[in-house]
Amino acid sequence: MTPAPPDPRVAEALAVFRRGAVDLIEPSELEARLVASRDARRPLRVKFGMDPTSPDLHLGHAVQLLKLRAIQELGHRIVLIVGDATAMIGDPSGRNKLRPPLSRAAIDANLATYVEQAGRVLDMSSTEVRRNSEWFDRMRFEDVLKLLGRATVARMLERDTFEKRMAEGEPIGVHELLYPLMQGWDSVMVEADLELGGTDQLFNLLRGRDLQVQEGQAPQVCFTMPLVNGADGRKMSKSYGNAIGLTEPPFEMFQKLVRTVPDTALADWFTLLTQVPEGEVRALLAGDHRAAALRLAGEITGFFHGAQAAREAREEYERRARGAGPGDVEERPWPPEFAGQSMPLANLLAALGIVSSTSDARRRVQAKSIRLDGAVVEDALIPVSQARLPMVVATSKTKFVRIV
RNA sequence: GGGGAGAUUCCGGAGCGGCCAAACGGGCCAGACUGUAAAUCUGGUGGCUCAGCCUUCGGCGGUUCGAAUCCGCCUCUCCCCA
Repeated sequence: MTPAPPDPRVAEALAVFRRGAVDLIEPSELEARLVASRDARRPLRVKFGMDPTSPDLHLGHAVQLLKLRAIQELGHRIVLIVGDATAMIGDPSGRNKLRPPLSRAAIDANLATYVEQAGRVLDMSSTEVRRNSEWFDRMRFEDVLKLLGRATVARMLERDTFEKRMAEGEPIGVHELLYPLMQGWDSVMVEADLELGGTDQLFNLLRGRDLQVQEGQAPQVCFTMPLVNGADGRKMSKSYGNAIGLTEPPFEMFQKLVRTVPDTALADWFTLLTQVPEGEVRALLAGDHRAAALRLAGEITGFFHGAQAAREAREEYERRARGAGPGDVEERPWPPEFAGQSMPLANLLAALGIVSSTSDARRRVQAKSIRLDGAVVEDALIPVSQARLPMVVATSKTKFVRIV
């Protein structure tokens, strides 16, 4: 047998897969698949699961989506699995509790949102979307037992999260043990060549390999991407409130990026969320980290909103940094129930929801953090009449609202 | 089925019947410093017509001049044994 001739395109493709990846099982298999794909002119089927219970996507998801996009550009096919059947269990990764089953309508709505948002990264028109209820709903009890027989309890319990929960005396639902098997079964049903997931997914991904082998298929290549952390150091997640959403307006996105990225994560974020070449990243990091953070924010904001919007976001950001006040700020109309009247500032701010209560307004004034058209407010009760509008209220150095 | 523990302000968690709007920590919000980052430091964090007043300590009653603190019932959690 002669070894396959070195193919620069295969090597290039391998590099695309590898950039930023944590686990790759097995590299040799991936290479073999790439070669076979090239020879047979058959795109690889790359499986990726989405959770139909929480459709709002953030940069953590973008890491995976960007990788999928890159793979798409290599000519391979993305198979998006909608876990509507598995959603009834809830992925036991993480310490979450049982989830209430979703209605079909809710899943449809979530899926639509997901597709819209993922479409900002992926080419959805060439993405194959499959719901796993397609096969799970057809299973008879006998089939379920057969699937269950494919794994041992000990094997399932190896899983870190289960181990931890056992140790801590936390309950583990018997059906939760089924989750990895279901995910694995999806791989069998769509004949996946590869599966991508977050590092927390490795266990589940590997179950796909086991099941495929047992079903006479070639085992899928599994590879994982890192989870990114939010500003608080915890895994980026909507529920932690530390997520940067894909749909956020340019300025918000830019600002959060600059503020969120710890210096230590700069390199990773460049690798995972931008196309900036490794060499250039190294050069950036050798210089001013602040400049690097701005560049990062510009790259990512530019990807989602276009170069023009990214440039404007950066200008706005720098304008505010100089303390020059905002360009565009949110506007709030004078409360209609007080039309034509004059009212104490504290009450006005509370009525507009700019502060949470008049007491809150008083405290902020005491702390000298409220400014009216640039001037620090000394008295929370100064009367403000509608006649002097518009005016700009600042509740901090960077937060402004224009009352009109 | 049996036995125990507990429900306090966003969270955790203190709280001799009066000095408790309630310690302390976390979170959050301002401010200082900075790179509008991280770290650190300071102040704030129920409401109001605000040097005072009002409403909070699972729910409903009761005792008392006075209760988050004592009593009764109710609801709900958690743990242990079987």
